[in-house]
Amino acid sequence: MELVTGEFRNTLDDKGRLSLPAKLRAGLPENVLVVTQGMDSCLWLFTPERWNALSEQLFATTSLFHQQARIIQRRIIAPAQEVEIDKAGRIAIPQSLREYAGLSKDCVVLGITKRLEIWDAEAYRAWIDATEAEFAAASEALDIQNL
Amino acid sequence: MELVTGEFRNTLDDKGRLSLPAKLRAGLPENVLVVTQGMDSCLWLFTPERWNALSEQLFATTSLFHQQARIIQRRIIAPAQEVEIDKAGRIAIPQSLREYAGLSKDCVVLGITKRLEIWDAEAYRAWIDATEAEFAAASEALDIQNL
DNA sequence: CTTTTTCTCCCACTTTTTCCCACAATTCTC
DNA sequence: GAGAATTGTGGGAAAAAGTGGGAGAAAAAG
Repeated sequence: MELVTGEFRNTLDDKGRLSLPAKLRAGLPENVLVVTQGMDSCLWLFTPERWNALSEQLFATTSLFHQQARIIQRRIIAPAQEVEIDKAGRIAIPQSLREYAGLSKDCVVLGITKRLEIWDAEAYRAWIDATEAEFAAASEALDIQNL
Repeated sequence: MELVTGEFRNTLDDKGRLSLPAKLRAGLPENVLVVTQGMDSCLWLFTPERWNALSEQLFATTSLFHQQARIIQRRIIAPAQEVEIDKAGRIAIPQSLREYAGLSKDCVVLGITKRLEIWDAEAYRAWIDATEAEFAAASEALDIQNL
């Protein structure tokens, strides 16, 4: 039921298909996912159930006549598409999302318990490097006890 | 037939016709839509049912003796036209609306669950760029827990 | 009333997507 | 360690989607 974790490197083929690592697939309740634009030029993948919960929350607090609402709607909700996991364990990533994330051949797939992320491998490495200092600061600010 | 989202690039032909992406068409209850001027120089498309609900709400909460009401009525309600989806999945976009949205050959079609939007591709890119900072602020302000 | 333009309906071509199978590499099992 | 199953990757063929254009009907213009 819960999505699993792990960092994997897989390759996007010429037809825009990407294998989801078997270890991550094992944690999925069904063979359908919703993929959309995430933050930091990566793609987010949710189970349909989780996506519905998220998009309803986003709509519940917004009106099409408010600028901020339209920004959220167009950047988060509009790009979302359902994708089916084929018999070989792959998903076909829609072209607009491939472009957004700048996916070339080498991709990184992350399992983050409640969602998956897909990155261009090079972009991921760059992002990790770029946020090195911020990571140090953010972790200092955490207040996690008993661990 | 709940999820009608996705971002697609299609081309407007010389006759003013634009294909609606099959993935979006699949979520429509009938082959008629109402198209009108939206915000930010795009076109909004609703199902007739949803359009009726919207225009009724607009009338119910406004008076023709108030300047603001007349603005809304003339900008949103007046330009609205019904369009039919032809056998090839296209709609003919009325010329006045094409001009309003500045549509040239390359268009972007957005599915946003409760409505569709049609943009000139270049204008859409420009709008996304222009609202970059606002998006960052708006998303930081979102309070979505547990996801 | 005739001519020209616009709009519709239909057909045809090209590209993209989908479905299926195959193969190599790795992992698992006994 | 050898055989069997699983995983990741590639590709071919069929179907679907997107695009362009022609012929006739309707509308507008002269």
